[in-house]
Parts: sequence; structure tokens; C-alpha cells
Amino acid sequence: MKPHISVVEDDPDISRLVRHHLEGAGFAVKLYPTGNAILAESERQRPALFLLDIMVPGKDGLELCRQIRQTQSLALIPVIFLTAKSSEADRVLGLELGADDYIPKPFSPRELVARVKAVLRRFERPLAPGPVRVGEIEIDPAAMTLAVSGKLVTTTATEFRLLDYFARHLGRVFTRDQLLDSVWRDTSYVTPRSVDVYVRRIREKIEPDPENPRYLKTVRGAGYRFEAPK
Amino acid sequence: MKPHISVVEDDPDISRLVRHHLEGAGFAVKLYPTGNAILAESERQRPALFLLDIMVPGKDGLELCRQIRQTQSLALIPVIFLTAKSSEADRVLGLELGADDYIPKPFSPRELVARVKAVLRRFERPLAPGPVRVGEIEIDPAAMTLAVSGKLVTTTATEFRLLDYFARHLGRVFTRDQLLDSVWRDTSYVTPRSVDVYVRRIREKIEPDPENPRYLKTVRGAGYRFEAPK
DNA sequence: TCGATTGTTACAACCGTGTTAAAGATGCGA
DNA sequence: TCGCATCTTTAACACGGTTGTAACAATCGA
Repeated sequence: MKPHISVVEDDPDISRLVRHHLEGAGFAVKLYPTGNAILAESERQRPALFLLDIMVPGKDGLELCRQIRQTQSLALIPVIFLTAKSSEADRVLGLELGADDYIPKPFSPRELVARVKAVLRRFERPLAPGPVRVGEIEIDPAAMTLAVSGKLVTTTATEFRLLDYFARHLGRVFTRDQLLDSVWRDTSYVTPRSVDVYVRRIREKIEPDPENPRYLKTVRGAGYRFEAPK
Repeated sequence: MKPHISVVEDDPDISRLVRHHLEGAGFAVKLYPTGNAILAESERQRPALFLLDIMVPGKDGLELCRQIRQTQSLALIPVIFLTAKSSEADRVLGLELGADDYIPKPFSPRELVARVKAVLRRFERPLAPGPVRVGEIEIDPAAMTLAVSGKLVTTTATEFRLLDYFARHLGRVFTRDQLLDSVWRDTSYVTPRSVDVYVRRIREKIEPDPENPRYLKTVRGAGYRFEAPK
């Protein structure tokens, strides 16, 4: 699932511009011409970021920002202001309310996308999980390396993510669809059967005998389970 | 473990703002509404930095700073003042007491985070200014020189910073965006692809065979990793 | 045994990376 | 201050690996 950005902007020209470039950068964009509906909707499906025009009909951006910061479930979502008001006073006011950046109009699409990405990056989980060890398998996310019986084995990005996910959820059964949601994330519309293929590829790399897996077991009718060998 | 910052601030709004943005920037934040408890606690688990409001109930920031500087185990920890008092006199007084920076309110979150990082960076230096050696490569930041197999090789500033960063974080994978954040610092809005170009240039200078890198490896789908050759 | 589920293979499309050249900045010396 | 040299960034394209899919084979359960 793509990161989702909620945009409050009344000028249709600018809305179109913003949507076009953010979607081009791989984001899902939800547009609100006024600030009225956004809070309720956002609590249900929480956006990764708010992009607020300060001057809009209904609740203005500053008020909206204040409410976002006071709403438990939204308080930690970053906010960027987008506005023609470029006076220093407004700028400071916005940032004091807890906005994370401020893009003055007119802005370049590059700048818009760059700033959105920069803010999201700052808020990404800086918690790099430590290495995992299961049986003879060692997984180090920081180095993105996989070692089997002490020997380094090369993996592709998707193989690594899937194996890492399994190894961190030992003993649980996952359906193919669950795995697609958790591991494939934003790349939508993938056949569940693709999971089978990756399971095979991973087995070839970690199982001494890929035909009789000791780690990555098939759970017929359900999905797959990763377990520590006895 | 994340760098840990102790903050003394009585205004709850500003506290929240500060905590939010520092945590967003990857720091752990410990808040103290007054300056009373902080000294004892800090001696046990020493913070990487103090952020003090000058005007707080109990011990004020200036007094606190003085005590920090007189406490053996805390004396070398950097202090930043945060205050509405923007008079030159206060500023000078704070810096005379051994503060390392001074952020006048109102401040922008970007500025806050930038200054905190800047001060921490200044204090990181004495801890790791020494030359680094990886395989046949020697990097000396003090002289900004690079030697490969004993031979001096000229580098540009950006090449050097990037290589230095890699060499000091052996074995870790970095995305292009992470590298832009860490190495390019303030010059924002650079295409991630620029990293590719610099990686190539570095490879030409340090790798015997740039097509088959031994040090600076590509991690497809993720970024790059610098490792010691076997 | 039969149907459903899973395993396997090969292939094509796509995306990420390497690479080059040229434009754009920056700094330096005349 | 201007012009030149160097560094930096961008843009474009070619290549190769990764990825997803379809088709078929094998296996399991009833």
C-alpha cells in the first residue's frame, strides 16, 4: 500500500498540480477542498502526512493543525503547510503549532516532492531492528546480509524482506494475502501465487534439502509457517 | 541506542513541540518541567546534550548550566539554551557560562533540529577524528587525504565525505536518501541518482577493478554497502 | 481416484543501476 | 569584476537482474 497523503487545498489548479506530482512520486493523494471532513476521515484511515493550505474556507489550516496535534491518534503525523502567506509571522506561527515544514507558494514540484519525502524520512522508524538468528540462519537487516551455517548467501531485496518477516514471526501461519500485505507493501495487485515462487527461492537458499523444508513449512489450505528446526 | 537529550522546559506546549520534533529526528527525549531533578538523574544516565530553557521555575537555566559545568561527569556534555529572552546580554551570559548554542524563541522545528545536530556533530569530532583504515585504503579526515595501497589519491570534497562516511559505517546498507541526508547535509533537494555518480567516481579511485568492486558494493533494491575485502 | 492445492519452470516486462555527457554552480586568480 | 577551471548536479539511455505471471506437473486430502 502506498503512503497516503491528505491535502487540504481549495484552489483547483494547485490541487491538480499537487496531486499530479505527489502521485507521480508514488504517493496516494486524498484531496479536501475544505478542512471540514478531514479530521473524521483521517482518524479512520490515517494518512502518512498532512499537507495543509493555511487559507482555505471552513476551518483554516492553522486551526486544523492545532486540532490534529490535539487528537491522540493523529498527533504524531507530520504536517506541512502550503501557503501564499510568506510573512515571517505566519511562518513561525505555523511551525510553533507543530508543523514540520512550510512550503511557500509559488513552489516548484521538485521542491514539493523533496520536502514531503524529507519530512517522511525524518519520521520513519529510525529503529533499525537487530539481527535475528534462527537455527543455522542469521539475518542482519542493517547489512542486509543472510548467512546460512556461517556462509554468506546472496538474496534479492524481496527475498530478504520476506525471509526477515518470517524469521521475526516464528511459528505463526501467514496466508499468502497476509504476506503480500506485510512484505510487498506498496506494490499492489500481485498474485498470491507469487508468494509460492518466493518461498521456493528462499528454500533453495536456506534449506539443506529444499524438498523437505526444516524452516519454511507449508500449511496446506492456509499458507506458510516459519519455524525453528528441532 | 539513540542519542538521548535532556530538556528542561516548563511550558507544556513548547515541551510537546520540542519532544515531537526531536523524536522525529531520531533522538530519545527526557523532559523535566523544572530544573531540580535533572542533575541527579543525568549523572546516572548521561544525556548526549542538554536543552535548557533559561526561565523555568526552580533552578533556572543559567544556574543549571553553571552546575553542569562544575560536575565532573557532566562537564563535557554540550548545552543549548532555549529562551524567549533574546537580549544580547543574556545571550552572552549564557555562552560565557559554557553553553554551546543559543536558540531564541520563537524557533522553527527545522532550526531546532538543525542546531541540535550541529552541536552534536561538533562534539562527535573529538571522539572520531582519527584516520580510518579499511583494507588497503587509508582515510585521514584531518588532512583530508586518501591513500590507496600507500599511494595518495586526490579527491573532491563530496567524494571524500561520502567515502569517509562509508568507511566509518562498515558493513551497513545505506539507501541513497539516507546518504543524501547524512553526507550532503544541508544542501537539500538533490536527486538520489547523484549518489550513483559519486559511487562510480569513488570506485574509480579506490577499486583495482571498478567493474567488480571489492569495497563499495551495490545492494540491488536497497542502496550501497561498504565492506572490508576478504 | 478425483479435485483442489501447491510446486516448478521458463519467459517477458519492468525497474534499478551504470554510465556518459553536458549543463549548472562554485570558487579562484588575474 | 570578469573569465576560467573545477566541482557538482542533472538528464538520458543502455543493460541486466529482478520480479511477476502463466502453464503445467506434482502432491495432498477426501
